[in-house]
Amino acid sequence: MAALDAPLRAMTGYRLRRTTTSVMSRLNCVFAEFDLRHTTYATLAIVIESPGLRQGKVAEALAIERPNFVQIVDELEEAGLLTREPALHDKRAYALIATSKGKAVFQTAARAAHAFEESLVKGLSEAQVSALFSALETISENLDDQETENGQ
Amino acid sequence: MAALDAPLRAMTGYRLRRTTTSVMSRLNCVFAEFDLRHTTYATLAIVIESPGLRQGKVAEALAIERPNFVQIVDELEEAGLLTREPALHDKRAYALIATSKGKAVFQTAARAAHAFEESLVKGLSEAQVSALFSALETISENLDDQETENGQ
DNA sequence: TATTGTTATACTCTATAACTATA
DNA sequence: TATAGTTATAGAGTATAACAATA
Repeated sequence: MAALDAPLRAMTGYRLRRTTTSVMSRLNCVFAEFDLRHTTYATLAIVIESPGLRQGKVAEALAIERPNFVQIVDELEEAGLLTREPALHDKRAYALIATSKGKAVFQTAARAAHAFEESLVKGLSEAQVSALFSALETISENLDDQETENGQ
Repeated sequence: MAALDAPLRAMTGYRLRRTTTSVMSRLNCVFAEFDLRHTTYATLAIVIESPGLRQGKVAEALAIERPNFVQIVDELEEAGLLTREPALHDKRAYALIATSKGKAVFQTAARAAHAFEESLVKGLSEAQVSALFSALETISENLDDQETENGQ
């Protein structure tokens, strides 16, 4: 008995979407324990690794539209995990800085995330995970190439 | 100059999400030409391959919650691409049947989808695409295993 | 009692136009 | 005039409770 979605399983987009939806759903459960979502976790990761970046730069790094990023930073600021500092030489901009509480929460959440990561790729060799990452990279590049071809 | 999101790029979930978001966005552009979305295209694909399935069975095959599936079927029915037929021996249920218009639209959309698929995996060998699908399958199974472990 | 399809509702992510205060 | 952050808004996908008709 073939799976009913057999006619769709030749499509990379369909496979990616099905798997990714499950992964992100579970990842959000992992982060919920720390009152984080994958978006706030990712923001915290970048702000800790590169302190003082402008809000817009962090949004760009995460491919999140600036308007959508405002409430993410709001949420992190209200939780006391980072602060909006005035940016040097530009009164329009904010530099994002993680608080010590933010760093501590992130450390713990990162351990949970890494444990989840291990459970996720269980049964795959390092080479197979590398091949997966590489294939995803190729696909992303193919999309970028098409975009520039069409002049978008 | 390392990418600002370098600290996240070791996470499978992050990589999957970034790539999948781009792929599905572009795929929806492909389908928009036929007044379809990836959800309505997928529904049509299953209904054409397996005519007469109940609405709930199709939703289940696509991992779409039944309430969310209602408007997808509504949309396809209003566009004249499928019909809700009374199911045999069960007056509660509907059997979904594609119209000839639905089959024709799907054929054309499928050609566009396959062309998109080719552009997506350009530069990857068949073995590499197989390895990608296999890795996604392993990840999905790992998630399912965890779920049953926790008795959810 | 349980199930099929449905309604209503809510939350997350994504996307765009337009505003404000600076540059 | 352009840019940084913001507000408002809208659409898609996802999730759950509760209902009517039927099993």
